[in-house]
Amino acid sequence: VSSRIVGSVPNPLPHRRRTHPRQRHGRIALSRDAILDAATTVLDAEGLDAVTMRRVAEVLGTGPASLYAHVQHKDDLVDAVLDRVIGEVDTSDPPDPERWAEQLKQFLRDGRATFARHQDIARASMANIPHGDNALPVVEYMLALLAAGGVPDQVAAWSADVLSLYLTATAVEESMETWSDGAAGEVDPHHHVEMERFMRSLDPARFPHIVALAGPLTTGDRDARFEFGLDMLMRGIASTVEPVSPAAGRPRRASRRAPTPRS
Amino acid sequence: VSSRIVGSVPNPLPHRRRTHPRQRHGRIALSRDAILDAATTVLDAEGLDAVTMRRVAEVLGTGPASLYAHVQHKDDLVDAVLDRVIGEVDTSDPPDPERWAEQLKQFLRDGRATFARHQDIARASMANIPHGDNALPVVEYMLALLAAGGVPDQVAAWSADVLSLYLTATAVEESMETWSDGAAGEVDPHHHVEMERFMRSLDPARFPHIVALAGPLTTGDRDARFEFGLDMLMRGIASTVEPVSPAAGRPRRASRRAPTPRS
DNA sequence: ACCTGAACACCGTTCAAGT
DNA sequence: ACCTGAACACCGTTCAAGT
Repeated sequence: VSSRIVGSVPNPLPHRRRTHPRQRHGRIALSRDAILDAATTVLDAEGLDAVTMRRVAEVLGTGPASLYAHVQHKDDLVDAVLDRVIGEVDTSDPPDPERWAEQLKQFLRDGRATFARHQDIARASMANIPHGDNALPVVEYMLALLAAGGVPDQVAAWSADVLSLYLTATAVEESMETWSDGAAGEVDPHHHVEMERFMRSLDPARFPHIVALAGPLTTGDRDARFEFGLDMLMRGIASTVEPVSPAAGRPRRASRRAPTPRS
Repeated sequence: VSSRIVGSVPNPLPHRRRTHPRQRHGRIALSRDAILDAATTVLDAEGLDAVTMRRVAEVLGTGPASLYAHVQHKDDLVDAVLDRVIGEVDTSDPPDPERWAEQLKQFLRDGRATFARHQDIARASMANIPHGDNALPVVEYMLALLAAGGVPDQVAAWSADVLSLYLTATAVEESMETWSDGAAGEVDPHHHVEMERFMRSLDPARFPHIVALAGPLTTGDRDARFEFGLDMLMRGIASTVEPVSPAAGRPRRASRRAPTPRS
């Protein structure tokens, strides 16, 4: 399991702190950027539900009506915050036909870690497909990696969809667990144990498989589970690249020549 | 593509209509069941956001406070509605080692169709992991199918997670598209065309792969895309059953003997 | 142009009062 | 026990009025 997965400890401050011009009375001057910063601060500290026009305005020392000069409506605000978050994922490693599969996995790990840094913002990404300026470069990068791997066009196109769906859904689910009861944002360490005990206590006549698999069902931390899903999806993709190879899905020898990106 | 996927045309009435005892003044008597029926009616006709305590109470001809005698809080109501919906999925076909893969796919198709029948209820399933009475039998059935396929315990356990994640995420995304702008619940038939045109119009220097794959990215209806994801995941699972077989992921000969469910 | 207070039409939930 | 009206503490958004 990669050490790049930094876990989901909430970060109380926005990723890149900016300085803003201040008004006469020491308050931060209103601007779209200042509003997005304030919204991100609230998001990271208190979660997406706390990001209300009123709460964000309060942070900026004004009333909710004042935000409407810089933001169309609440959804516009949340979309903009989401786009910033999406802009945090790393797409700088150039696609390499020798490493494309590992690069793709690394990209998805990074995406998961990025969502985890920003509480339950993934919910916003699930609710409406991202349309901000930072979304396209991310899609382009994914397609570039798949192309580097020689994945057929149609498979690449639809795989990108499935992969982002898996990424986003995982992020949503994990943010729900960490952050469920408004508690300290901690995962209950006894949760596994309780869960397993519960499953074992079920009627074996009605739920034979749940009872029998209580162990496997509750083992593994988040990283391990995510990696499992990643591997499962990668095997599915890899099997389209070399459909009849016995080695499909297993690490292959070094110097394989991949077809050129397109056509 | 299976014809069992009935599509996502909203159904204005709850699946099974029940009759309720009526009060003196002709109003439906309040009960947990009557409340759930009312909530389901609102859900199917107007979507999850319209399911408010006030709106449901209105349907029943009372005020919101009256619901709290039968329902703990709004989340309890939504969870109960979700559990009913989950109860609609068909788990009656006994797991058969000869057909397990197709049965598993059929189960997931049925799940998707069930969600689609109830607007954007999938959002509630994504937000909190289902804990109702109908959730366990569904998990049990999935595990039974995977066991029938001889899938190793740990793979079966985690695969069930990944598969439900894919199912739920797909359902959420699709409900969002059909139902986005409060419009007629119809998918814009020109959406594909517009989307493709947009992608082709992008700067080929910045987004070479998106421009090149504009076609594949926008082809395929929902059923085709869902089936693709299904096949991809099934190949990932199948590759763990016979890891070194050249035929992994491709339809295999008929009379294969599967190992017994457990250990 | 940007900002604001007050208001409008909504929420979920509580609580004292009724039957 | 069940039901209710009124109230409380929230929402997003609008709009006339200010600067």
